Amino acid sequence: MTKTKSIELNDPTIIRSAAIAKALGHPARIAILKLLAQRKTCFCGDITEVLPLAQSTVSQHLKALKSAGLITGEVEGVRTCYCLNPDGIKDLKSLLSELSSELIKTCC
Amino acid sequence: MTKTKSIELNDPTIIRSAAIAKALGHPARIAILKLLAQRKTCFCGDITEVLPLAQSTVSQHLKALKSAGLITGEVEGVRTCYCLNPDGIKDLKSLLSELSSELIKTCC
DNA sequence: ACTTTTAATCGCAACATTGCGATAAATTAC
DNA sequence: GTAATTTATCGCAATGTTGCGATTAAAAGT
Repeated sequence: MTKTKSIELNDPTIIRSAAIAKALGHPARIAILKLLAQRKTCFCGDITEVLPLAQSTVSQHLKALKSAGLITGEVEGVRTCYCLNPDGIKDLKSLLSELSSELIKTCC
Repeated sequence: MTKTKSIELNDPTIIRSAAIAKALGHPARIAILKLLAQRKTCFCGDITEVLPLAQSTVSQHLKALKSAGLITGEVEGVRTCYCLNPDGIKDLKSLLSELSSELIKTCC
């Protein structure tokens, strides 16, 4: 007898979808994902070399992508090897394509 | 001879994808889109009635979705009628599904 | 005319994001 | 051991986001 509104914003599916979308919500992070798709594997320095951003900034974007579960980062000696995380990318595909079909069904 | 980094972050496709993803990057906005898909059409008040958020907050989320091109809002007398915007939803589907296929191809 | 209804906007507070340079931590090379 | 390399983290500034209540603006009902 406390709830009056009927839509919950804590639905795990919606939360996860929003988190993934948020991680995609910056051009640099999309560019990083595409780069990882091309090269399969990248050190942080490889990415910094290629993006017009400072190393610390790239490192932050990598951290965001990692905590959204979209990439993995394994320490290899001095460096860290970043890869796409298949599980996360599957979530991205399934959740967002499910959402967009749900939306497109009624509006088009 | 000013550019040294090879990846541009001003690629319009990447920018548009990021903008769409950013608009999806909050649970309330995803919930609003789903609600519009269900009901085809909503006034701001319908949405406020159903979400655990104040009217002003809902209005702000609607503004964000509208400026990302995902919904339209037509004034009808005192009220505003919100709908999914087919063009925007098509962008959402094509850009994000294109991105996720591109990513999933190499990682899975 | 006045009140009610609806939605947008303002003002505010709290917090998050983006970006950078500088620094720290850890491994590798000498 | 010392120096060089690589990445993460810190500190900082600027800006953006999220949320609310209060107010404004505009239309509709009385």
